[in-house]
Amino acid sequence: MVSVASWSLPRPRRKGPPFYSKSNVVTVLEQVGVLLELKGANPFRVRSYQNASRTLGGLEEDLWSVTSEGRLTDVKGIGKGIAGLITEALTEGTWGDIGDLYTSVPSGLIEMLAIPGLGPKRIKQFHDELQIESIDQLRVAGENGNLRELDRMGVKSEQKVLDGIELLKRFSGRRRLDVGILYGEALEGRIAAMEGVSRAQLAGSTRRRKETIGDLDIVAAVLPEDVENVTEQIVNLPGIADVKGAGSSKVSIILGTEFFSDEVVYSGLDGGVLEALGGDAYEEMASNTTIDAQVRLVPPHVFAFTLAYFTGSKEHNVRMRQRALDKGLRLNEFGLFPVDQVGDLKGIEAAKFSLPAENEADIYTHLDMHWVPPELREDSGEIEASMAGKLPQLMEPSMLKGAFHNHTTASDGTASLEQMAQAAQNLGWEFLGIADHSQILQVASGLSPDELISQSAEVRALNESWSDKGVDFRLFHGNECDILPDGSLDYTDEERSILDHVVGSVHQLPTWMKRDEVENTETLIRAIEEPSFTILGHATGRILGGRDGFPVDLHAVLRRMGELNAEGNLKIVEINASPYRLDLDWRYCRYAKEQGVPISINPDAHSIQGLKDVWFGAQIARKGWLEQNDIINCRSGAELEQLLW
DNA sequence: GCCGTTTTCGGCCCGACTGTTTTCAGTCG
Repeated sequence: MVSVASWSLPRPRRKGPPFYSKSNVVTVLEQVGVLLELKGANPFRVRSYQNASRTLGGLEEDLWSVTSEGRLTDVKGIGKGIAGLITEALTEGTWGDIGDLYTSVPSGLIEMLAIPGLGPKRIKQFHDELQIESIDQLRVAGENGNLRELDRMGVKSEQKVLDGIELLKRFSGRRRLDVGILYGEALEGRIAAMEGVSRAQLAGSTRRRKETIGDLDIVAAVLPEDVENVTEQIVNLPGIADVKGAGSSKVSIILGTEFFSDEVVYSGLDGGVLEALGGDAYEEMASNTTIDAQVRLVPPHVFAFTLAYFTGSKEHNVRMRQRALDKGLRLNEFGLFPVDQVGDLKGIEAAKFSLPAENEADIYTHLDMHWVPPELREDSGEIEASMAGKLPQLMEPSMLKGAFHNHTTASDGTASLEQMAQAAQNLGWEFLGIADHSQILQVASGLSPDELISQSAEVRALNESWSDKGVDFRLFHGNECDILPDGSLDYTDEERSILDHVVGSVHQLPTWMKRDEVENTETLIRAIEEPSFTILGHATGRILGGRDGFPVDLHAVLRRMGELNAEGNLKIVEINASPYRLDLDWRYCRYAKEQGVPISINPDAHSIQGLKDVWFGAQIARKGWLEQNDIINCRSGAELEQLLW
């Protein structure tokens, strides 16, 4: 993910090696890839840097250990060149001649990459031939008709650039997963119900449950003679803001909020989230949400291949194609063909030579693989696991028996303790953990020590009443204790001692954003080591579409939590299930599991409706390869009672 | 730049769409 600020090489933070953190290196490699692209470098060289960055991002081992022991080139995708660069950076603090690359590319060119329909080649052309260095200059050149004069440019291309600039201004950024699912499933349902459509399914990053999504992809099975009719029905759906194009196999549309008869409900946001999103920007987003959608129309016998193809990810597909080639087969969105039979036939024409596939599982079977759940298709080990028959049995939302991090009217929630408990029982849960804010968070009406004590009595009374009535339900009395900037926890040890569980969370983001990764990591670990600390809440504090999290080495944090668990101290990490957070990121879930750290899926509910957000947390847990036994809120209320009371 | 090798150079996934061309380049997914 490339964030656009002015780019520069990071400054070394220490006096001795390692001079940089892993995330420093990951960022530099990613940026070098982009810069090289804008310089017109060999595309395969560009990809090498991108691959190296991605691989390193997922590297669980300590980068400095790997580097200092000379094992960098053992990592797939890192060869002599990049290994040399990393080694120099970490041991000497310098980046060879990479600095020249940074200074030679104006930052405006990087920003232009975000313009839809515009890529590095054109940007380079504009820069080389018209000295354009910013989006503003590009717009002026377009308005003056200067772009159309260039080689292989014309009036239409020029207009497309101007449209792209306008589009970027209006629809910049990605949508959250919940928005994607809301629109995507509605669109899927409407297309599936159309005359002439035998099957329709949502694909793309929404199906893979990425935390944010760019646009929607829907695949529909339509006989060739019905394509025209179906296209007509799609472009005439109510609530379509615009039709971008309609070919014989694809319809591109933009969905507006009117796509729904009922208004989109944004409820149960906490103050911190609202603040991060910015009041006005939030209003704008809530009332103006639009989303691009592409509908692919394919014959029924091709459907499974197209669905798999457009579900992605790109990286997963590359590996799948390679797997096919190893078996003498060519895989694409139309089928799986023996290379020697298909000859010169292209696209849909070749489909009749394809091995048959009713569904995705058939495709994987042809390649001697097990069907891979869409959430796992990120080329992060699922290909190997699928070949070895070692894919995980992913957890299901229905397996959840409660959740630990929820607010009431005692702090900034909208429902009382009893109302929240009743709502949890209505969901069929066996327990509910309360975690109102601690006293330092005045803006969220954090509880004073006295209020904490009276809440404790209230909880005890409710638990006794259920116990008397033989109701299998209990409240756990916790608190969302602030982790203060020095790593201590809010309240005194004694005040915390009455609690069943402590959710430790960072809320003073500005302080943590200013500090470096090493200091934040040490501070966070200090907080977790407090004996009363139970659950790490929203680990990085990120707000999707609002702000990045603070810099921290979560692998190191999770390693330490694993050690503490091994010593018999229960330390749990939360997947904050609010669709605005989804923090812990899915990329860290498997590592938490391997380190022996239990995971808790918590809605961070500020209202009764907010409890249902656990569903999104469960999607992220699945994406992070987690199974029933890895999730602590899949355990029974009685078992958790043993653990916490 | 990386990888693999019948090691030291050739290949690196594949196709649709668009707009510019008259055979192809750029972008996207």
